[in-house]
Amino acid sequence: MSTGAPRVTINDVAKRAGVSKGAVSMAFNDRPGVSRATRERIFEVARELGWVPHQTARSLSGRRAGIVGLAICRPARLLGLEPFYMEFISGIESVLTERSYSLLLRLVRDLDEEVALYEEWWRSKTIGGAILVDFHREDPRIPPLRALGMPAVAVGHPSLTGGFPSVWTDDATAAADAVRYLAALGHRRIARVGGPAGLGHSAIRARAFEATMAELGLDGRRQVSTGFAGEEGARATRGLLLTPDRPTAIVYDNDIMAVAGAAVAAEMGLVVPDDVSLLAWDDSQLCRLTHPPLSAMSHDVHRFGEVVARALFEVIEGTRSEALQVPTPSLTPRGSTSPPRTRQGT
Amino acid sequence: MSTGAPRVTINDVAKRAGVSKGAVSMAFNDRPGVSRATRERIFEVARELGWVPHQTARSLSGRRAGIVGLAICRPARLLGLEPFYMEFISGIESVLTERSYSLLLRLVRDLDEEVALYEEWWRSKTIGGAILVDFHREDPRIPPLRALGMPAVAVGHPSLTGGFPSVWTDDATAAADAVRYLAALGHRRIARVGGPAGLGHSAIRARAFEATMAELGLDGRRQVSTGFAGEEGARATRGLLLTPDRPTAIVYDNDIMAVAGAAVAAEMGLVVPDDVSLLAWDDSQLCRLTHPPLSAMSHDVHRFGEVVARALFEVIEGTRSEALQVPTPSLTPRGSTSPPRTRQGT
DNA sequence: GAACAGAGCTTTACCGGTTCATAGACAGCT
DNA sequence: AGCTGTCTATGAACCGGTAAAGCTCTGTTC
Repeated sequence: MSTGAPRVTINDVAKRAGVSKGAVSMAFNDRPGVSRATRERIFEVARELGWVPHQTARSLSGRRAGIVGLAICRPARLLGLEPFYMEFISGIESVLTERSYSLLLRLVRDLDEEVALYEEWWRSKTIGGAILVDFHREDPRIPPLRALGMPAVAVGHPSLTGGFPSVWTDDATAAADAVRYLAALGHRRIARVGGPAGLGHSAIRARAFEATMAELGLDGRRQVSTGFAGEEGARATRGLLLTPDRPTAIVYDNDIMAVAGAAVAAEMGLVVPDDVSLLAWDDSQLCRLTHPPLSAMSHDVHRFGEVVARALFEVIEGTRSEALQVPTPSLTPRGSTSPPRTRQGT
Repeated sequence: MSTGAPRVTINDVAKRAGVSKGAVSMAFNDRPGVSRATRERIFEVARELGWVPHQTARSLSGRRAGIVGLAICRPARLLGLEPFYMEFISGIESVLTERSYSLLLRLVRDLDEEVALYEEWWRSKTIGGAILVDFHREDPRIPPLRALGMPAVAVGHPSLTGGFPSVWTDDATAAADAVRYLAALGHRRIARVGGPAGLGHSAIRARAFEATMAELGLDGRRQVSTGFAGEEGARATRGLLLTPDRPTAIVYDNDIMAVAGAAVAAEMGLVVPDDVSLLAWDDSQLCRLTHPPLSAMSHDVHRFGEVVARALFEVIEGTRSEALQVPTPSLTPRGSTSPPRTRQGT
C-alpha cells in the first residue's frame, strides 16, 4: 500500500498532452511561447494526473530555493514561553505563503552552531536566504556569514548588523518614552530589568534608559541585566524590591519577566500599582491575562515579521540593501502603572 | 560582493582529487568501493574547497527529502502564547538535527488549507514525511491525507487518528487523576474549562471528567468548551464563578487559560486557593510565574516531541505502523490547589 | 517573390548529485 | 601459465525539471 507511489513526472504530462516537456515547463512558469489553447490543455492534463512540479528538481535548475532559513539561538524552554517569536514567525509566514515559500526553522544552542548551520544550509543550497536575529555587539556571526554571500535580512539596529540590510525598531526612543511616562506619573526611583547586556537591543535600551533618566535629573543606575526567562525576571525583581530605597516603578525587557515580576510583588505583599508600577515590553496577550493587566510598550510583532520577510525578498531580488524601520513601540497604559503612592526622595 | 558565488561542485572536488565524481559520491555516502586512502584524500580536498553535497541535487537522485512538514491550524496570536508548541517543536528539532533533517513549519487557517498544503508539499516532494496534530473527531483530513500515501505520524489517541501511526498520551487517565485529586482534597463542585469540543483530546478529557465525577457521586456537568486563548478561558471562568453554586475547583485544558482564570478570580475578589482551586494543564514555566504558582498536570512536552520525531523516522523507514504511548501527565501540586475553605453541598 | 519577423514548439544541454554495469589490477589457487 | 575472485574506480545513464537555441510555418513588407 505505502510503497511505489505513482510518480507522475513532467514527461507523463507532456506525453499525455501531446507536447514536449519544454512546453509544459513554459506553461507552468507563465512564460510566453505556448498558445492559450495548448496552455490550457496542459493544465487540464496536469490536473487529471495530479501533477505538481517537483520542487526539488525545479530548484536544481533555476536558482530559486523556495525556502528561507531562520535559526534561533535561545533555550527551547524559554522560546516556548516567549510570545514574541511565534508571532514574529507567523508574520513571516504570512508573507512567505504568498510566494509559496516556506520557513525552515531551527533552534541552536550557540552562535557557532548557528553559523555552521547557515553555512551548511547555504552551501548545500537548502535555503535561498536567511533571517538573522538577536544581534550582539560586535556580533561574531557577522564576518563568517557575510563571507557566505548569502542574501539575508538582519533584525536589529543598523549599528549592530554589520552591513546586512536590517529591519529595526527604535528601541532607544521607546525606552526614553517609557522613562518619561513613568517620570510624568511622579516616579523618581525607576528601575529596569533588561535582557543580556551583550544583546544589542538590550544594550540600546539600557543606554537610552540611563540617558533619559540623567536628562530628568534621576538616577539611572537601577538596571539589571539578566536573561529573558521569567525566573530570571523574578530574581531580578526580588533583588530590586529588597533594596532599602526600592524602586517605585520597573520597566521590563519583555512581558514574561514583567508577569514574573508581578508575581514577586504579590508574594512580597506589595500591591501593583500602588506600591510598585510595572511596565512590560512587547505586549502579547499575556499582559491582558494578569490582574491587574500590565501596561506595556506595544508592538505589532506580526507586522514586524511581515516587513522582515518582504525585505528579504527584496534582498534576494537585489533591490534592497538599505535598512528599513518599523514603527516605534508605543505605550499602552493598563492597570499596572499609576502615580506612586508615597512621597519619595531621590 | 554578493553576486557570483564560487559554486564548488562535486566535479571540482573530483578533478582536484584526481578521481571520478562517482568516487566522491561513494566516499561521502559511506559506501564501499573506495579505498581508505582515496576516501581520505577526497575528504581532504572537499574540506579545502569547502564543499558540501548539494542537498537539493542529492534528494533529486535518492529519494530522501531531508525535510519534515508540520502544519499547525491555530490562530497565530494564540500560538504565540501557547507554550506547548514551541517546546514540542524544539523536541522534534532535537531529533531531526541528529539526522540532518529540518522542519518545515507552516501556520494554516483551516483544515482545508492544511490538506491542500500537505498535498502540495508531498506531491512536489518538498517533504519526506509529516507530523499531524490537533485531531478532531471524524477528522476530515484523514481520508485525503491517507490517500496521499505520505509517511506521517499523528499526535493523538489512536481512536482519533484514523489509521495513521500515532503517538499519544493518556488524557483520560490524567483527567480522572485530576478529578480524584481535587475530590480527595474535599472539593465537590468541580468544574472544567476545556478546549473546543470538536478537538479529540478535549473530548476525551471531557468524557473522562464526567465519568470520574459520576463515579464519585458528583455532578460532572460543570464543563465549558471554549477556545484555548486566555481571553476565552477568562470568560469561561467568569461565567462559572458567577453561578450561584459556583465551583470550588476548576481544571483547565492548558496553562494560558488557567493563568487567565487566576486573574479573573483576583478581579472578582476571590482568593486562590482558599475560595477557588485552579489546576492547569501542560505545565509550562508559566505556571511558576504567577502568584500563587499554579498546580498543574505536568508533561514532558519536549520529550513528547522527540518521541514523535523518532516515530516518524520509523514510519518513513517502514518499521512502524503501531501506536506509541508517552507517559501520562502527572499531577504537580503547587500553591493554587488546597482543600476548599467552606463547607459545601452538591 | 525573396527576405524577414515572430509566434509556437521541439531539441538539447545543463543543474549536481546517485547508482550501477563494467573494466583493470592484483592475489590466490590449481 | 591460466583461471577465478576481490577490491577499486570509472563512465554513462538517470532523477525531474529549466533555459536557451533551433526549427517550422504563416503572414508582411518592399
